[in-house]
Amino acid sequence: MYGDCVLIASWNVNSLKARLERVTGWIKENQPDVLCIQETKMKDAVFPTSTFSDMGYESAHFGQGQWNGVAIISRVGLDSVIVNFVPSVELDPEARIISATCGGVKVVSVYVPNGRALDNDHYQYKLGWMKKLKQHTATIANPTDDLVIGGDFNIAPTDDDVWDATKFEGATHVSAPERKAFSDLCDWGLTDVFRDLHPEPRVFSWWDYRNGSFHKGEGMRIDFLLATKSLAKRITSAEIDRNARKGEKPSDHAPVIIRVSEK
DNA sequence: ATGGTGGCTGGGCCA
Repeated sequence: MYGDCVLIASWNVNSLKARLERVTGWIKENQPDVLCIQETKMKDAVFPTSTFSDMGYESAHFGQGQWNGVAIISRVGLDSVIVNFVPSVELDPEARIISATCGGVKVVSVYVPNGRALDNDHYQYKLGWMKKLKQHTATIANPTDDLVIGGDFNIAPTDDDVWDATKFEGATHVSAPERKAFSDLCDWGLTDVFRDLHPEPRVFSWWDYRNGSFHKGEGMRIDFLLATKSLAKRITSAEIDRNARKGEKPSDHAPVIIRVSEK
């Protein structure tokens, strides 16, 4: 471990190939011990393992090509990697979840399906996927373990997590079944640590590229680090780095970061 | 404005 804290972050980079310079720059500046990455949009064969190892990070990637793709990089150890859901839950045809143990903490990086529209088959896939995520989590850990799930959940848990709730009526990300699936997962023994430390509404992690949404403050909070109680009680800060959404060729998501004090 | 932008690609699909 480094110092008396461990920094854990999660970031949907929207193509690791298009974003590699920004990602490595962000890592150098912020020095995370563990980073969960989503939407790498690449095959395992082209994942930049050596770029990260040159920076002192081990990495594990579950990719499929042009879409999806999740990774965990760590400088505090990376063991017991599980690609996809555990087999007892059922394998997903898409590359959306990878799990590992990093410095004694079980870490899961997830890219929850978007859902597209309430009447779309993909919406049912999303609800089923959330149910499987809970089963997967309960299979690999106990609620008393140190575990964190970092990722893009494509769900805004409350109306405080969207810029204007009236604009989302009948849309995905805010529907009652999705919010129920999210709270069901949390009921297993996880807490949204950013919200615990920041009760203020309208703090976002994602802004649409279109319509100047970022500059107008029109976003959603859909990226989370969900921690078990034993981990959450040692968290000293939680932030969303909205600066990472600025400038040239940003991802449409900002990283979420938590700082955990040593036991 | 049933639009818009960005990243796959190499014409649409996906977000």
